[in-house]
This record gives sequence, structure tokens and C-alpha cells, in this order.
Amino acid sequence: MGRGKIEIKRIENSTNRQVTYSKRRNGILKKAREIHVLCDAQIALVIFSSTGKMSEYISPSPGPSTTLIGILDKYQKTSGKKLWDAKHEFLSSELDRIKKENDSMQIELRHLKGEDITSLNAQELIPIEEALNNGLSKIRDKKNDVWRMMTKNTSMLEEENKRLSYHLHSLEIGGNDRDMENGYHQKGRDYPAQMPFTFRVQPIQPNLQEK
Amino acid sequence: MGRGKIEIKRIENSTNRQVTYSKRRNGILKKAREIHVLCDAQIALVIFSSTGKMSEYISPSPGPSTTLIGILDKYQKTSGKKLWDAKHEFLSSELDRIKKENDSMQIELRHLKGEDITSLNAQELIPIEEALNNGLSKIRDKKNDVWRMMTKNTSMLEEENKRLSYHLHSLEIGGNDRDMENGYHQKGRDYPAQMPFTFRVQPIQPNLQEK
DNA sequence: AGCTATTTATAAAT
DNA sequence: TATTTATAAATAGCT
Repeated sequence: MGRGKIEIKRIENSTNRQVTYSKRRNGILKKAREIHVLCDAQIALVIFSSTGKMSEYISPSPGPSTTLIGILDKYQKTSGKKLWDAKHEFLSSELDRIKKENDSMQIELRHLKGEDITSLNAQELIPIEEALNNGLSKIRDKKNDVWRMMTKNTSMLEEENKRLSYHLHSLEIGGNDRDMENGYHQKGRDYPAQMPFTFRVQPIQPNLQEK
Repeated sequence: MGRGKIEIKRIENSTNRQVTYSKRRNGILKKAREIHVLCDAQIALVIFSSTGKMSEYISPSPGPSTTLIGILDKYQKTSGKKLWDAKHEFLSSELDRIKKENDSMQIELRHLKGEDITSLNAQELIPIEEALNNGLSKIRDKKNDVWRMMTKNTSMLEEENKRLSYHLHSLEIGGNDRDMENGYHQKGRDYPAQMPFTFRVQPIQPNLQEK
């Protein structure tokens, strides 16, 4: 029902897929409303687009806003499939699984931190030491990188400072004292060459200040 | 879309209503399937006819049969409407909490292993290095302890061996050759002084073999 | 987001 | 209830 016939299979072009989704979603929502009104059917329709956006049509009922729950309750009774219990079981097992994952990570972390190692034997200690050495060397490499970047940045800032100081100095000599009271600079002195590592200009390496 | 146009309002003729219901139900189920396939949408559709007969379309998912639950779960999160009771809420909040804990431990572990550290800055690297050094020194201390224990144990075993050998030797000289063919020992020789670290008696330090 | 040529869905008839 | 058919609706491909 369009300019051309289409096969019912995933639309590969994502723009097209998006457009088709939005048209058909409207269509199906309308159909849902219609079948409810025309045939007084109860209907619950929930759709998620591939991007996670939700749309729904839940047929209104005489009662309060419990319609979806009502429909799902009926669904459970009619289909014999458990929804609440299944959900409960699912959550519990998921919780157990993740708790176990958690515990083993906790143990690994503690071991790496040298805690709870009293009971470890020789064979168990070796991989831990290796992991620590490995991590340490990587961290040190990274620190060196950062150090190099900081050094570079610092010298750049120092140069910039010198340049600015020089500029200011020449202006002072030029005789305009208006800025003098604002504390922008100290009379007759350069900025100190040693600066704290507080970068006041955007560093060249954006990672340096990433969070 | 039929021989005549119809108003969208309840069909009063019940036969007609029933017929229209069944046609439109098929239509909407088909549409549901189509939008799922064409646009990879997730969709859950449950309809009850006015006579109480249920039809459903739940879009299949890669996972197991938990699809409806999955969709409803998402529905809750997206809409903010509660579908399950307090117990489930507790479980799900617990699950969320533990998942978060999990994530942060995962990150910490990866950092300690020197992974995902590209974006870390100087200040963040320091505590990691400290933790690693700390862990390393503790692991090394422990290794030394273990080493000492092993050494001690080995020499104890060696002494015990010597004692046993001596014993056997005197028995052999005593003339009873009954055990000789069973391969329990070698004629006229002590056990080798260098033993592998396989403790054949309960070590004094029980921790050494704990798992 | 609108516009049509077409395809689909379906109301009425059988 | 199923099939057929004339017509209304939905929508695919364009813009």
C-alpha cells in the first residue's frame, strides 16, 4: 500500500526504517483505537522503536486507571502464563547472578589490594603479583605520558606568560596606569616562572582535563 | 476501506461487530508483526474480544521467552507507572543498586589492571598507583611468609625422611625382606633429599593448603 | 513534514 | 464462518 510493494523484512536504510516506523506506528495505534471503539475490545499495545522510544495504546475502561494491569491480569488467567511470579523469579535469579559476580569481583579487588590474602597459597599469589605488576607498569606509562604533556603545557604557559608580561611591561612604560589598581599584574615584575599545575588556558591535550 | 465508509463508533449489530472484530484483529496482528520485522521495534499487543477471547502478538526477542516481561519492564521504566507490587519493586531497586555497585567495581578493577586509563588525569592516576604499590608490597610480604613456611616445611620433611629411611634401613638389616618387592623403597638408598613441594604430611601451617 | 500512486485492509455481499 | 469484490485506508517512494 504505497508506491511500491515491499517485502516484509528488516528495512536496512535507517532513515527509511525510522520514517516507516513512525508512519506504521501511527497506523497501528489508530487501528487499536478503532477496534476498541468499533468492537468494544479491550486492547493493550506497547511499542518501542529501535531507538527505545515508547508508544502505547491502552484501551480505556469504565474503571480507574488500572486498565493495563487489568488486561495483564486477564492475560495471565487466560494464557496460563505467569507474569508476576515469573517476573519475581526472573528478578531473584538475576539478583543472585549479579551478587555472585559482585562477590567474585570484590574478592579479586581485595586480593589486588593485598587484603584477605592470609589464606592464599603460593600458586594463587603469583597471578595476583603479575596482575599488579602489569597494572603498575601500565599506570606508570600513562603517568609518564601525562607528565610529558604537563611539562609541555607548563613550558607553553610560561612562554605565554613571558609574552604577556612583556606586553604589559611595555604598556606600563607607555604610561597608562588605569589597570594598575585592578591587580592584574605586579608592578615591574614578571609572573613567577614556577606555576602551579592549574591550567588557565585550554590545554592542547583535551584528555588532560577530561573527567 | 470496504464497500462503504463506516463511522468509528460502536457497531451495534452484534454479528457484524463480531465479524469486523475478527477481521480487524487479524489485520492488527499482522501490522504488529510487520512493524516488528520492518523496523525492529519491540511490540506487545494483547486484545480481548467483547466475548473475552484473547489474542496476542509479542515480538520475539533474541533472549528466552521473557519478552513480554521485558517489554512490560521497559514500559514501567519509561512510563513511570507501576505494574508490579512492592516486593518486585524492592527486588528491582536492589538489582539496580547492585548493578551500579558492580559497574563501579568493574571500573576500579579495570583501572587497577591498567585498562581504560586513557582518559584519566594526573590526579586520578596517583591513587591507583598507590593502591597497586600497596597491594604489591602486601602480596610480596605474603609471598615471603609462604616462602619461609615452605622452606621450614621442606626441611622438616627432609628430616622426617631421613628418620624414616634410617628406620627402614635398620629393619632391612634386621633381615625382614617382605616389603621389598612392594616397591615401598629402594634397596640401600635414602629418599632423595630434594623433594618436590608436594606435602605428604599435614603441614604445620594449615593455611598453606587451604583453597 | 506533505503528496500521490499503489498496495492493503476490509465492509458488504455472497 | 469463508470467500469475493468494490471501495476506503494506509503507506512507500518522492519532494
